[in-house]
Amino acid sequence: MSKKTTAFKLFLQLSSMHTFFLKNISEPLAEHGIGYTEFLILYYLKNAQAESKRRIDLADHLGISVSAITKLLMPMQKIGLVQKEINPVKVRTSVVTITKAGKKACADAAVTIESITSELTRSLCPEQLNAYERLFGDPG
Amino acid sequence: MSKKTTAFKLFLQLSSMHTFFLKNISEPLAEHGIGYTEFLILYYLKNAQAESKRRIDLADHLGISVSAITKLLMPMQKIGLVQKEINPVKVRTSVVTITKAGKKACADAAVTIESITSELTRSLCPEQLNAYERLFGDPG
DNA sequence: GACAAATACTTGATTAATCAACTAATATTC
DNA sequence: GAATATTAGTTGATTAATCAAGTATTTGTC
Repeated sequence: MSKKTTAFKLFLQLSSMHTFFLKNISEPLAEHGIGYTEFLILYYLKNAQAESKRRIDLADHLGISVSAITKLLMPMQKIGLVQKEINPVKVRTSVVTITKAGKKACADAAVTIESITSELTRSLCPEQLNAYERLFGDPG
Repeated sequence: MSKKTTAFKLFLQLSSMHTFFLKNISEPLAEHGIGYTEFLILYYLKNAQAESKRRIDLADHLGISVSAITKLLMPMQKIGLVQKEINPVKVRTSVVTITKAGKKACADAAVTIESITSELTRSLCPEQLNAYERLFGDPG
């Protein structure tokens, strides 16, 4: 006889947990010189196929606007984390690639995030931890 | 033999789900004339004890800054969703209360959010749905 | 009970996002 | 193959948040 928990209340919890985690991640991440969204860009670029590295693909994947991508990439390019590669055949679509420095920054940030999230995750009870794994972990 | 899923990857999934849900909620909510954070304020005020309705309490509870609260409340007060109650004894702490119109807006918005989140939740497989419930649902 | 410290809040400047409008390149259609 | 439509990306104005600094009230201490 399970209590009726509304999807709405579930989402409130999800939202609250997300806010809390993000709050804890932001400051340490800033010490690497990047924000969370910038990290997501680097992380995506590191693994993405060449043909999925247009600004529109980044926007799509991250769920933010193309103009946000444009604006985020400008300083990232300036400090050498990413490069704009102009394709001479399709001039319109300028593909973004991650630089060596970008990969380094991404890897370092990932270590930081892993350490913080795993710390925070530890506060979940075993039952919740298991559920967390099942909900978001790789299937199989 | 479970695969080692890093806390970091779990969080990426959580984050991505949150972004996706929020994106879907925002537009319909805007039709009620409020944003998600404003909804959270109303929802909190509706249930909060009188002594926990200071700006600092809202900020604390929602995980956003006090100045954000100040700035959010101004238009909300102007359109009559909330009221600033000045306590003649403790002048500094101006308590915020929700108005009748605010309660109505909150209830309407909650219906909208429930309908959208429950729709989105439906796309989870039964296994995930169960995990979602366990992770975020009311215990017991 | 005056002075110092802490607390609650506001304001101004900045940042990260949005959307709308625009430019430029590519594809389609007649 | 010129005109039109679609697509990719940028720019400018606005919004929602942040932080730092300031104000005003309350509390503590001597």
